[in-house]
Parts: sequence; C-alpha cells; structure tokens
Amino acid sequence: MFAQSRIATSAPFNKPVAGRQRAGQLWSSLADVCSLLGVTPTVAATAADDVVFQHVQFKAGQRLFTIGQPFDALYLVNSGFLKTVMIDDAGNEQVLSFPMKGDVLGVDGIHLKQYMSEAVALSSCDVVVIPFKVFSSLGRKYPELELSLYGVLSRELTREHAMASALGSLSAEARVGRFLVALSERYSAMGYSGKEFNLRMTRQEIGSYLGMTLETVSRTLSAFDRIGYIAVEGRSVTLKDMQALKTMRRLPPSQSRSKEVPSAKKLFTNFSFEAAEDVLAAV
Amino acid sequence: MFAQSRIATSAPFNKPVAGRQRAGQLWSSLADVCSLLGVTPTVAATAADDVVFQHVQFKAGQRLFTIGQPFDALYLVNSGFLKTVMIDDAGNEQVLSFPMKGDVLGVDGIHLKQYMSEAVALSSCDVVVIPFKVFSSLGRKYPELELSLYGVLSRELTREHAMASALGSLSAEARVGRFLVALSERYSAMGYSGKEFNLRMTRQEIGSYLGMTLETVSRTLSAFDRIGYIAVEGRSVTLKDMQALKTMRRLPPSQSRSKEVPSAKKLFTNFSFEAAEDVLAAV
DNA sequence: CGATGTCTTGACGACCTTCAAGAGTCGTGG
DNA sequence: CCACGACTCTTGAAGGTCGTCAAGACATCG
Repeated sequence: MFAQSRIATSAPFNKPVAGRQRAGQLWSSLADVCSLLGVTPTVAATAADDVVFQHVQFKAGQRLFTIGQPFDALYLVNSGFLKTVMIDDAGNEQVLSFPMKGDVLGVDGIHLKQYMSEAVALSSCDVVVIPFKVFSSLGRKYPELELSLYGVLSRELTREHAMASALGSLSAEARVGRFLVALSERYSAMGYSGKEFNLRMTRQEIGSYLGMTLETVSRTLSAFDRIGYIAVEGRSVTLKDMQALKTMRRLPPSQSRSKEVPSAKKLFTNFSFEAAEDVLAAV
Repeated sequence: MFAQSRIATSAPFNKPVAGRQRAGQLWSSLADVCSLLGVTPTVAATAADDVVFQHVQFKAGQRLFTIGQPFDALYLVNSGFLKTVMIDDAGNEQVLSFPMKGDVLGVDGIHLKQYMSEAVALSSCDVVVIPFKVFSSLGRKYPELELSLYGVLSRELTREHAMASALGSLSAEARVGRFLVALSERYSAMGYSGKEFNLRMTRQEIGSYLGMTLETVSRTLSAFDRIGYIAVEGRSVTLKDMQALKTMRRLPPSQSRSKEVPSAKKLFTNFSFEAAEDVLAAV
C-alpha cells in the first residue's frame, strides 16, 4: 500500500524481457510490454508484430526527463531503480516515488503536455520508451486493452492516495516501518530476497519521500535495529519482524475517542514486545 | 496547487449546464460535459447528439459510492460540494479531497474495478453520471478527445503529488494558509467571491485533509484572524492578505543549509509583518 | 590524502498532539 | 416554547515527537 505496491492481478511473474542486457539498443514487443505492466494481453495483441518499443539505458545519476520538458513519452521500467522528484517553490527537491521494475514514469506530463516531475536513475536502468501517441492509439487498436491502459493511470492515483493518507496520519516510526515492508514486498515480487536487501537511496531521499528529516530516518532505523525489528548496516537491511513493522500506527483515532473501548489507552501503539516502546523512547 | 487546482486551459467560464436545477432527472450533451471538464470539444464532438449523460441529485450527507462497491461510472460535479474519504486500516476516515464543480470522482475505481474511496455530499449536489464504458468509448469515437480524457486522470495525479509534497514539507500554518487560498481561487473560478466565503466542511474534515488535528486547525485560524490575515467566524471566512497566506513555508531546506545565504536564519518563515511571528507564537 | 558526501548520535527546543473544559449552534421532542 | 442532547468550535495546559544544529566516524574519489 505504500510505495510501488504492485497489482494483485495474479502477476504471472514476468519473464525477463529480452536477453542481452547491455545492448544499448533493444526492442520489446507489445506482449512483452503488457506482461511488464501486469496486464493480460489478448490474443490479438499478443500476435501483434507491428508495434515494437525501444529500450534505453541510463546510468546512475542520469535523468530520464526533467520538469517542464515537453511531454512525448511514458517510460516503463524494465530493470534498475530510480526516483522521481518535484521541485517546490522554495527550490527544494521532494521525492515522490522510487519506481522500479513494472512502474510507469511520466504520467503526470499528459495533462499539460510537459513533465511535472523529474526522474533520476539511482542505479543502472533499462527502460522501455512508450511514445504517448502509440500508447493512446493502442486503446483504439485493441479495445480490450483500453481499460487496462486507464487502469495503469488509476493505479498510480490509488497509490498516491495511500501515500497522502500515510503522510497525514502515521508517526515517523510507522512510516519508516511501512516503507521497509513495502520495499520488501516489491523485492520479493521481483524474485529478490524480501528479508535481506539493499536500500538504493540515501537517508535524505527516504526522509524526503516520507516527509521527515534524514536524522529522523537514521534514528528510527537505529531504534528498529536496537529492538530487533531489523538489522541495519549502512544501506543493507535485514527484516526480522515484518508484522511489527507494518502494524505500527499512532493517533487513537480522535474520532473513536468518543465511543469504542474506553479502557486501554496507550495500547494502540501496538508493539510486539512490551519493552519496545521504552527502547524507542530512550533513543 | 493545493486542493482542486483547476486547469490553466484558459477556462472559458463554463456556462451553467442546463437550466432547471431541481428536476431530479436531467440530461447533458457531450459538449456540456466537455465544457465542464475544461476540455475544448472538437466540432465533431460538439455536434454529437447521440450521447447524453444523466444527472443525479444528492443531498448533504448522502454517498455517491462507497469503498469496495463495483466500479461502473465516473461522476462529474456540476454543482455542490463534496468530500472523498479513505478508511485506513484502523478504521479512521481520512479526507482525500473536497471536490466541487468540474471535478471528476471515482477515478481510483478503474484499476481494480471497485471504488477505493468514498464520496459524500457536503451540500446539495448535482452530478453528471458518466458510465465508464461510455467514457472510454469516447476516445475511440472522437480520437481528438482521447488525449483530454487521459489528461483528466493525469491532472488528478499531479494534484495528488502537490498534496503529498505539501503534507511532507510544510508547517501546519502554511498548509492552512494554502488551503484557504486554494479554496478562494476555486470559488473565484466559479464566479463566487474569492475574498468572502463559507467553509463547507468541519474543522475535523479540514484537519484530516491537511494532516493535523481539528484543534490545530482551529488555533491556526484564530491566529490568522488575530494577526489580520483573515477574519473568521465559524465557517465564514474573509481573506485579507492572500499573499501572506500563500507564501508561508518552513524548513530552511536542510539541503540549502550547506550553501546559500549563510546569514538570516529565521527569515525563511516569511511573514508580512515583523510582529506576525510573535503573535502566532503567543497563541 | 584532502575533499566531499553519507550516516550516526547527542542536546535542545519548537511545534503540534493530547486531554479537558466550556461556549455556541441546531434539531427534536416534551 | 424551552429543554435537552449531539455536534461543532474555541481555548488552555502539558508533554511528546520530531526538527534543528553540531560534531564526529566512515567511505569514496579524483
């Protein structure tokens, strides 16, 4: 529900699209793209040989597009890790998402025909370029696909809702906890380990994404380590108590204050250990 | 940039769609709908008489759709005020938006074919029902319209980005300030006064939307009143210093900390009056 | 090897939530 | 008509969370 929560559509574990990784120029069929998108292509679409999509490689630090640049294509991540950022009116970067395999970039450029955010590669990346004209024409060519295409945008929107909700109502600890779990699930879905993985981004970037400072991110990770929810060392993380990480909350509703279980106040911040709360407080 | 920031597409001040307000059953043409959407219809579309859209009325408190309900239509607000909410896993309502004339509801239902949020009327409302099948078929029938349709979804997404950004990086005061300005601009665009207007929602709902408690909302409004930015009395508000309201910030970037003007620390919280800061602090 | 960027940790304090009490407002029913 | 309850809103007091500022440990790199 947090970051790039990929579909529940019985994802058939997309086979790696195309073999040679470092060709510099590579092409995908419509069927490949659909599978990457988590969309089940129809027979008609599967057979289509007339549309092919170009791949492009980016190295860490490179930009796929920048704010204000004329919009002409969507980008579909085939491999690698990236971030998208907005620049607020004070000139600060604000991280909006950490796209990875299967995610679509550039959607926010459709409306005003120019990208409203910036996409930066955090590692070497391989992305499929989908010219928007081609994208929209697909809906006409394969009407069965149309719903899926709108679905792609809708999915992005739902994710943003969840993000806004989390930012507004969860404590810093809870946000970091969920962030880790979301990453874990994402990695699992790609065939990597969901328990042990590397953060591809800095504390600063995580903080910006989660609406807190890098210091708070660092402190929270240290605290989680101390109480045994995870093990951290730099950017390598091992999750040890996923349940605890994902069930943290805060705010005895402010609405359920009135009615509902009038006993058991502080119990809402449900930690696994009794001691946990104190340890966290003691930071 | 905050709430329902309506397009910059030279909005031609949509004429009120259809005359009789209290008919209970009313119909709009495609051209009407396009104009409400802020989309310029092509001649072909303007002439189209074969598609008509049904209106439905709702009274304050009524729900247009609820979470989990099968998705089949988008709703376009013609008049009235509403809120959309999500229910988080603790069972709390979280306000996601305050839609009004020209806004589209239900977009988040496309992906999984069921609504992911709930829409509630805050006042009497008149909405246009757009069956999703009709919506998507329009793209095929009038290819020139297709881009606009995707644009509608893209616009929603951009708005959410701005919201997430604001939640993550602005102080409570700044968020309330911008919220008021956004409302004002919205009302102006509809032909109402942008200086004097009524809040249609409770402090609780504002707080939920802005990620703070109702008490903080109340206190902030009182403080704005005290220093002369606005005049409040219950739900009626008069804006007196829009500039001040919209330019509040916080967080000497944490990134521009390194370089940039090393002097003038606290100056970033740019208020119009020197005294303002103290007054706010004295609350 | 200094320079730069990342990460950790501590101390302090401001901002905002929490808890509580009271004033208004509105609708319903006696 | 007024009383009553249910909400909404305001304001105060207290405390916790998290941002701010600072210093130091590492790691990477030209």
